Amino acid sequence: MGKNRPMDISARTDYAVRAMLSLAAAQVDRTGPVSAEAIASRQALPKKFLEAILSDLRRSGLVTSTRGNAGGYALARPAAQISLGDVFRAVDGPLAEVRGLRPHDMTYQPPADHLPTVWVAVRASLRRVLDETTLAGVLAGELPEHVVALSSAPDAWRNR
Amino acid sequence: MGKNRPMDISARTDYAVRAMLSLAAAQVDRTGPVSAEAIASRQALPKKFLEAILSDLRRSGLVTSTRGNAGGYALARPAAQISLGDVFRAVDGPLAEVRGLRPHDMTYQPPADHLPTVWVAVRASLRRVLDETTLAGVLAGELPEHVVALSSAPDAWRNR
DNA sequence: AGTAATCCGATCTGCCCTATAGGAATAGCA
DNA sequence: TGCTATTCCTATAGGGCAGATCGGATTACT
Repeated sequence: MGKNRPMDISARTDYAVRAMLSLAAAQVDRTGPVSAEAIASRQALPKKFLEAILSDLRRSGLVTSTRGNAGGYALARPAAQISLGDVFRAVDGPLAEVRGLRPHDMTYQPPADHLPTVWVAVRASLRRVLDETTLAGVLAGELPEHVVALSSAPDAWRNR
Repeated sequence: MGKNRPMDISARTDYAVRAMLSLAAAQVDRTGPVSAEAIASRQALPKKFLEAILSDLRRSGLVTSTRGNAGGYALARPAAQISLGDVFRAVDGPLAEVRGLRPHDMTYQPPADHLPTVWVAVRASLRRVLDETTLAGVLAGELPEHVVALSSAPDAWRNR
């Protein structure tokens, strides 16, 4: 068994979400823009790498930036209107592709011809969690019902 | 935005599942072991790569192999008792890790301290689909209710 | 001007995904 | 015994990308 990465959450994505949560906190506190330096030191992220990620987030329209003295980054929308799915797509592209392609528009020979349905279900299942969970929700620890249900299932925290 | 792969289904995994479905079909038809060559040509997979994948599956105890003339591979258990999750783990290792680590036993600073709950929910959500979908189910096109529900939602097949 | 930021492009290292090659071991059959 | 089909094992290779860093250009506020 190779030590593959697929279906994992990358450092890039993890960093992006944590950075966004920092900005969400700043939005609540009504303090000004937050510098990359401030985020990096408080969340223990590599600064230059974080800069690149924030650049992606800005280009995707999720954050705004202010240059110069006392500049920094801020959420482009209220934290309650930004989902984790938005963040994932901004830094990683489309969710749950198969071999770099969309689950549909793949052609399978029987006996694998029902596979696309499963792949679509996998993607839909991810969307249900990521698209309905907002930065504000994570910040406050108030997650959607079915997300709480998923995470509080008896063996959800067990390795397998 | 970098063209990242994370949260994708790798070629390796896709091939593994398709190979397993071929073996499942052979199990139903009660024909003998299937050679890598036969699987490769019928599912259009690179033969040598497939061999390596089948090796993983054998080492994980999901398939048995017979050497020599008229040899090949066969499922080690009834197709109804092998889930896609089993296959994923055999070729990819644990599902939905975060930066190569398990979702729990990661430590986050506030304001990101509720993140592990979300990561666990993501993993649980994947498990719900992959662990309850069996090879026999995919083969027959008879998928678990909630998988069907996920895949038949209005926008499940749409890009986003 | 000075200072603190973002912004941009280049670069680097190493890993790992995908894939192939070559051959050794094994098993059935004529 | 040899022939053939097959798994099995090891090595290799290109290519890409993740993760990360550097240096400097640009912008903005005081």
